[in-house]
Amino acid sequence: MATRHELSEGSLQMIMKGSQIQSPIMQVLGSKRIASSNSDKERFRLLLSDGKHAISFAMITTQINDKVTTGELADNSIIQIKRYITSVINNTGKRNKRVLVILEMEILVPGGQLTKIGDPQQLPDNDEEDLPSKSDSSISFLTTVSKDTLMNTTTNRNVSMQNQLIHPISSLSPYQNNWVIKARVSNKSNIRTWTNSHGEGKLFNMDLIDESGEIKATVFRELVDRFYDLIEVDKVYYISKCQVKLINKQFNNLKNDFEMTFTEYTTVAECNDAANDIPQTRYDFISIDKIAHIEVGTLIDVIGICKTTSDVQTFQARSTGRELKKREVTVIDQSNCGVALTLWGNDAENFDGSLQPVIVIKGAKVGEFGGGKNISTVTLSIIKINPDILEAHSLKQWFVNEGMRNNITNISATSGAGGFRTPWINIKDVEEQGMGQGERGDYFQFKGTVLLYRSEKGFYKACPTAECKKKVTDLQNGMYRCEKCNMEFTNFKYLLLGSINVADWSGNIWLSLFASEAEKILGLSSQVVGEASENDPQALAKIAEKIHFKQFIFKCRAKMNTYNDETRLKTIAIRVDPINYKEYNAQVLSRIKQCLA
DNA sequence: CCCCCCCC
Repeated sequence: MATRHELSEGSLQMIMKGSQIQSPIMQVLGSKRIASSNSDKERFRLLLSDGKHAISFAMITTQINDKVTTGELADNSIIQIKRYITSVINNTGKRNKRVLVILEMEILVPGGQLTKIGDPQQLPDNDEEDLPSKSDSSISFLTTVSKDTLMNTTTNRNVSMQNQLIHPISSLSPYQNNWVIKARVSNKSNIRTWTNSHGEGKLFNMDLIDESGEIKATVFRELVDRFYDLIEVDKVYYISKCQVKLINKQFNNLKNDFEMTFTEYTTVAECNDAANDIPQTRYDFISIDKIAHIEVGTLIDVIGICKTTSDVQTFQARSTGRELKKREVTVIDQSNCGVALTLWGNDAENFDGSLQPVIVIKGAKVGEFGGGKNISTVTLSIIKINPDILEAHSLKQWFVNEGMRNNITNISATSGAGGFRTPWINIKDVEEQGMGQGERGDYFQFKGTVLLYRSEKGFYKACPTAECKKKVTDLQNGMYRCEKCNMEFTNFKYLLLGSINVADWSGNIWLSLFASEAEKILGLSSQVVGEASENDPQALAKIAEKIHFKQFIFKCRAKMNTYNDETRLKTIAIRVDPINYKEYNAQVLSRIKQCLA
């Protein structure tokens, strides 16, 4: 049982006067959630006692919120504070108030059966010492906007005041604007311009971090000219007088309810003392299984092993016509779940997943396809491969020891029945509902019976290059030419090009099939079918007969297509699967219920 | 005051 003498009696008074006390032991009398608009980024304050005094305004850094949320830090627990900072805020204009922010703690004795130790007296809110007010000459440099004077000459003064007047980033809020932070720039964007109905302009933004937390800052218009070159990534600055406002989670992945905007009064002064107490990067990793429940569009930090990697694929953006390059990587972690990660452009081209590295992404965007979740990099994402951080090392260890052999649940898998983007229909709906008129085409699925697999022109000779599916020209000299690759080859590969008539109770429809799906239906590879046909022109017809009246689930895209001046509906079976009766029946039942309702 | 970030 803990006794009174175990607490570091009197240490609170010292700490709240600005002294650094080594690992003081305190009792947590209670914890309170600080009202916040964003439940994901809640903050807690503690009622803290050293046995002699108590304070009610000790905050904990959000990084250790889980101590409270898990219930681990029960009331009356005895803790050892491993790291803390104090900071003076001045929100009344007259009186300086010091706040204690706990950065790291160890629970020595869990609360549970403990009761309050001693009879701690509330420490007064205000420091008795006379702290410099904002009009003091010692900090006037911070409010003078002059690049030249802000630099080196201020170093000594910086050092003398850094522990007294600096506010932790986690204490910033829109309700208190008289602050100075000491923060490292962990990320800086390029200058971007915009044009919209409200006008045009330019901006850049940066991520700022300190021991207590992180915040995003944006610089607009003419202020860009003043600050862009001044601010360098990885350097530490004193920054004050920004406008602080609520974030929009869709565009901000930093762990803070607020972000800030530079104003004409904002001051930035480089901090030249080593500033080794300011961390380099902060992550708020979300385990991959949790991504399944995160709203589309949210930005998150993810760490995982690159289990598999696709080649780079090039295609035209439907909206802009721009050529895009992407690479898809399956990323897994200790939750034994995997997620599809799409890398774009240079990130896609430069990525090498062959050695199954650890990949860390700060600010990946959550997306959805066919009912499964995926993640994608966006311009503000930061990608790191095998970074030297604890999480990366333990993940690698997990992968080598067991992860590589574990069964992995892919949260990006597209769902069969009731797929969010692929409604179940009857074949007659395609015509009756005028599907395929839109720019993107219409996606749907149904259970269909194969009436006829067309055996004429059922396959073609294609470029032998792995990713290329272009038909080759037979040069009649033993060589085959691919116009797309602009190369000639001594060989080619066969690819099936299926065309099938499929029916359900309501009607029938002609579908085009890509080689991969035609192979699934026939149960044979393109190459086998092509080679069989070399000796027997009727080979495909004989094979096709065997699959007539077989049933499959057809996932289709219908889209208007113009060929030789003729525009008509073309429906492609983008995916053909055997019937999963559990899923199929569930869908039928739910449609029956809808009819009855 | 941006916030587009692409495809199946």
